[in-house]
Amino acid sequence: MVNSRPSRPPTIYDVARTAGVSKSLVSLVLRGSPSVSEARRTAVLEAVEQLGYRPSQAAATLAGATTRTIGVVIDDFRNLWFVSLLQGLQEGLAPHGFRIAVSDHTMNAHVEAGPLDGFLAMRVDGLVIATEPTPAMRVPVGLPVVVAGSRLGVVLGADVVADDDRLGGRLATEHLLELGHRRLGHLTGDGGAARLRAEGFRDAVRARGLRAPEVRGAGRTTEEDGYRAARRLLDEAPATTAVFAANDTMAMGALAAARERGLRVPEDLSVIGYDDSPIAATHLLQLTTVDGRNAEVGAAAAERLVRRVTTTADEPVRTALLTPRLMPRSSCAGPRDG
Amino acid sequence: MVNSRPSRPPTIYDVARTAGVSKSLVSLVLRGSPSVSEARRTAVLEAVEQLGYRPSQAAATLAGATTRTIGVVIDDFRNLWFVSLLQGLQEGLAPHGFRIAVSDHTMNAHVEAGPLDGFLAMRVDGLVIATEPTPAMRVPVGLPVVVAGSRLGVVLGADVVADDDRLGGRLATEHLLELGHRRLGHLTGDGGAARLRAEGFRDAVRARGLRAPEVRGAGRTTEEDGYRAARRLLDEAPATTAVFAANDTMAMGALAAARERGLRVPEDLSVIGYDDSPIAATHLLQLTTVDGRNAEVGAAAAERLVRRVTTTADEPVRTALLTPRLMPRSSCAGPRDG
DNA sequence: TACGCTTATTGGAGCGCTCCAAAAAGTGAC
DNA sequence: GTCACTTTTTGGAGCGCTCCAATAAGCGTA
Repeated sequence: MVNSRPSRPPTIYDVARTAGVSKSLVSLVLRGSPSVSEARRTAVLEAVEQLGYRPSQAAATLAGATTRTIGVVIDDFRNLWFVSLLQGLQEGLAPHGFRIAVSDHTMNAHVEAGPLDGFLAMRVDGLVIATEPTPAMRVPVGLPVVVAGSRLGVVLGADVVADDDRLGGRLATEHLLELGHRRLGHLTGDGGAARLRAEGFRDAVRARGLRAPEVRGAGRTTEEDGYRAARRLLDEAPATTAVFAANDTMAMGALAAARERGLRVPEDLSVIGYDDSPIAATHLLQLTTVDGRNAEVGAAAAERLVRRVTTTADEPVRTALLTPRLMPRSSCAGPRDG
Repeated sequence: MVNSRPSRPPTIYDVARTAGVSKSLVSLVLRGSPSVSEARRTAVLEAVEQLGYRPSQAAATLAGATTRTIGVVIDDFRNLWFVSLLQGLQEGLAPHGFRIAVSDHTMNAHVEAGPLDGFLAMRVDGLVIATEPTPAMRVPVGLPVVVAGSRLGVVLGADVVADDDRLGGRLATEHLLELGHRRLGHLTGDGGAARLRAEGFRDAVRARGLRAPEVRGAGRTTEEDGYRAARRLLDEAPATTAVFAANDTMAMGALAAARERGLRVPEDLSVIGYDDSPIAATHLLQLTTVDGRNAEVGAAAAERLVRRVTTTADEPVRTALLTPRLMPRSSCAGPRDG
């Protein structure tokens, strides 16, 4: 008979006892205090190892320690734009000993009362909101929050780090214009970022004295939306030679629509996306896109968060707008006949 | 001057005071006890609302409550196979009041000492390991653990829920054979799932008395690996008419290689993937693939976990193998000339 | 009005830590 | 050996909750 009673995990007292020291000393060792003799330190560490001791995050938090955890709210795991954001965050936070807890907003929608409740209950030290902020996202005063990636939808007292979507939209559009395209279209959606990118598109098109259609799918910015929007665009304006999609996922849908029409990319139709997500860099797509600097956005968010968490000073709220960058790949070229 | 001192969050005592009741009563209300008078209940809830009170997860956990949280270890956010797994888990867990905490294994590799330490420190009620388990994943006795998606790499005392990768590999291969292909190849990688799928491939090929090459990229199963492996395959066996890739991501690379060689899919080359990940269902790929039943795997994992967490009985370790299913789409067809 | 019984409410103990002030152990100069 | 320090180690208080036993309140009924 194996004793498999879920024997509750060992505590700091257990470690103290087997190491022959006081619980306080164990605590000091675990938190890396310099004023502990080498002998005791090793004794404690051995006891830890032997017992398989893992400090209770709960007890530590309760006892006033900070959780050293930053909550990150993502909108949807399926759209990969957040990957480099997360990476930038991670890299900016790790050196300061902060860990990240990720939560998918749409997925947890039914579980919690509010989208932030889980994180608030676990007393995260800070929050990164990488979605369109909703009014339900009420944040307690004093909790450092950074809205990353979106600059619309205000969260009171939150810093904002985002790339300049409007500029990015202009960049993408100007790239198409410079290649010689005059009949272009934009595939857009309902989100804030999409709106700004559409504005950039409009800016660039108007600056050339052109008019160009903006089409949407079902309002979201999925592959399906991109596909539908592109079909509609190609129906209504068959002479179109270039398409700017609000993000890479939509661009993927546009590529599908183009193929369906027998249009080669980029020979017959140029397609440009936005986000420089992992799928854009694949051999299959080689999608020209706009790098929204998500890694840098993440790094900047990390930096802001660390500053706010570690300093007591009352820093003013800041908005940082990073400059997007064109990522030319193989999905854009000049139009067949100028 | 606004008082923006990070005033620490209100406690249960604050709520009790403003509601004019005892802290215990507040606790009862919050945990939905039936034996609380309506008057007090509303008084408490109003106080909660007014103060913006959020119970401290840490204190609750420490005081003996369970965390109602299941930790999920994912290998890499970029490979989307886990999405439906997560969804299945979520749906199975939510009705029982469990929440999910996700962590990306490769991303957190540098942060924590062990891959599970974060979860252990937060005292999760159970664990889902959706990666190849590594020896470093030592799990405390009594903690319910389910290894999901992979059946190799044993974690002591853990249940296993996975699809039958070997059978799936056979299914995929037989599909190609039935379509009439005789010159086929397999793109594989180093992981355990890949190994099993390769075995299935071998089984099916041998059963027909054929021989067929298995190629790998750099050992992983990324798009890049798929691309490189496919190129190599097409170099070495240019007459190949069908390719079975170890997963959808690799299949995507194979599609790229095919296009580069001027091979149309499926007319000149059939490509089948594995996982039925979100990218397979896109309009652009319409990839024939094998559904690894990840949603069901997730659901089954949830069910096992809930059972183990809520019953004290000492259930024996179980391995459940779900039957994979072919998902025919448009990337496979018969060979041009039989 | 008092009695038992059920239902609603309360205070106290304790979960496993951190933090702090205080005690113990070293260390060197006299 | 003593004294004044410095370095290392310790016990106690308390974080915000849950759980439990105990009390208070309500409610019929004798």
